Formats: sequence, structure tokens, C-alpha cells
Amino acid sequence: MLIGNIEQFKHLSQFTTLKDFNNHIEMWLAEYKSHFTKSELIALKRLIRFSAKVYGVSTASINTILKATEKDGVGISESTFHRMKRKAIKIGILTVHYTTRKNGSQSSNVWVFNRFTNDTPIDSVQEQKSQSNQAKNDDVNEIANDTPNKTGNHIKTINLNNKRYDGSEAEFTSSRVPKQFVNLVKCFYNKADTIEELWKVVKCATSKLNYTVAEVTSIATDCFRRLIRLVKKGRIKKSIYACFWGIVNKKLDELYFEELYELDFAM
DNA sequence: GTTGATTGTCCATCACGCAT
DNA sequence: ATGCGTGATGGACAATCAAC
Repeated sequence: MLIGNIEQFKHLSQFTTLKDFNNHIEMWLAEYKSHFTKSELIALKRLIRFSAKVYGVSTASINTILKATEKDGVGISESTFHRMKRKAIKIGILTVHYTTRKNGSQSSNVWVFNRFTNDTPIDSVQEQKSQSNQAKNDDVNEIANDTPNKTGNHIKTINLNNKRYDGSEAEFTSSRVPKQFVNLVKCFYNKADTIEELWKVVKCATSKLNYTVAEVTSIATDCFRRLIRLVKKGRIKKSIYACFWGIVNKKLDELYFEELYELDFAM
């Protein structure tokens, strides 16, 4: 299969229709347009146009995209494209799957647009630094292997910590997380890793305390409701996890003082 | 005119194939 | 053996532009 054959990467698409893709792009831009400069937006929009055939996926090389912007009469430099790419990855709009040929040399990227979510973990999406490091990465997700392209090369993609696109919907949440907590959280955050991360906060905060699983679950759900109230008020500026950590610890303090008070009262 | 943000150019690097 | 091509990465630095 040709490396440029976009059909090969159809399974990476997270959108059902072009309209669906456009809607999510609109939402991303409405939220994060201000993070990009004028030229960066040109680069992003050109890449979006290249991602229409397979909704939200493109295999266009950077050079192709740059040439296309030139044809549009608004040429931008490669550096600007890279700056846009870094920002888009950091925000979570975009995931880049790097491809290599069978011989190990680098080939063009596969650009995958993500669905819009409110819990975009700005700091959690890390960009891969170098191709040489990728080769050492154990998390190699081979696709279309043994499918030579026109030059006789094989291609494989290397998954760069891609937690956004790995099918991690709520139903894939670890069984260690109580169903009651999953059912509540998934109404707001439908990603398994988000749910597990929130549960990890609770487990960490209560690890040295003698609470039963039922009690911890009750604390977790209560704290999560507080978290959502803050989210809706727009009071969370940075990370929901940091905020959740604060809420859980505050709740544990309250419980501790309640117990102390009850003990005092009983004496 | 100064300042800060934005943009573009240039360079080094990777890991291989291929031509000389 | 050497140099070039491919398609990517990132950083330094200079030029340009807009706001004050």
C-alpha cells in the first residue's frame, strides 16, 4: 500500500462524517483560536483541508502543505508550521503518528485530528522529540505492516504517548475503579484515562487511611460533584486533577474533624 | 522611537538508500 | 568511502510588524 494512500489510515479517523469533523474543528477553534497566530492558523486550516477525504486524518507531507499555502497566495514558512504543530499537539487538537520506512528512515507524518473535549490536558500530551528515540520506543503500533509502498518500503507508525486516541472510552476503564464512580464521571469525562486518573487521586489521598472501598467511593463521588460545580462556574484555570486533589483533601480534613468532634462529644 | 510578538532563514541532526 | 536525497526534528537569531 502506498504511504500516501490515505485509505490505509481510515481506522485512525475519530469522526463519522465530514460534518462531524467540521463541527469538532469549529469547537476547537472557538476555544483555542487565540492560542495561534495568524500564520499558524493558516497552516492549521490548510492541514484541516487536507484532512477532508478521510475525516480528520491526513498523510500530507509538510512540504506538500507548505506548497499548498503558497498556491493559496499566503505562503508560510516551515518553522511556522512546526510552531503550529507543537501548539496543536499540546492543546490536544492534533495527534501526530510518525511513520518510518522499512529501512528505518523517516517518512511523512500521519496527522490525526482529535474530537473536541472539555478536559483537554494541556500538559499531558507530549510531543516526541526525535526519530531516533522513537525507534527505541517499545510502544510501537504497527499498522499496515508487510504492505510495501510504491518504493518497496514498509511503513509502521510509532505511537507517541498517544493517550487521546487509543479507543480509551469510559467502558475501557480499569475494573479497579468502582462502577459507581465510573458511571458518574463518564457523564462528564468519557475517557478511561481521565476517569482512572481521577480515581488515582482519591486512592492516593486515602491510601494511608482506614476507609472501606464503599466509603472511598462515596467520598470520591461527593468530591467529583464539587469538582463539576467548580468546572461549571469556570473556576478551574489549570488542571482538574490538581483541583480534585484539593477537594478530596479538604473533604478528608472535614471528615477527620467530624470524627474528632463525635469522639469528643461521646466522651 | 521603543518594545514585544510574530515570522522566516539557516543550521545541525537522524538513519537509511543510492549513485559515484 | 563519500556525498546527496528524503522527510522529519528543534533551536538560534535576525527581520518585520503592530501597539503604545
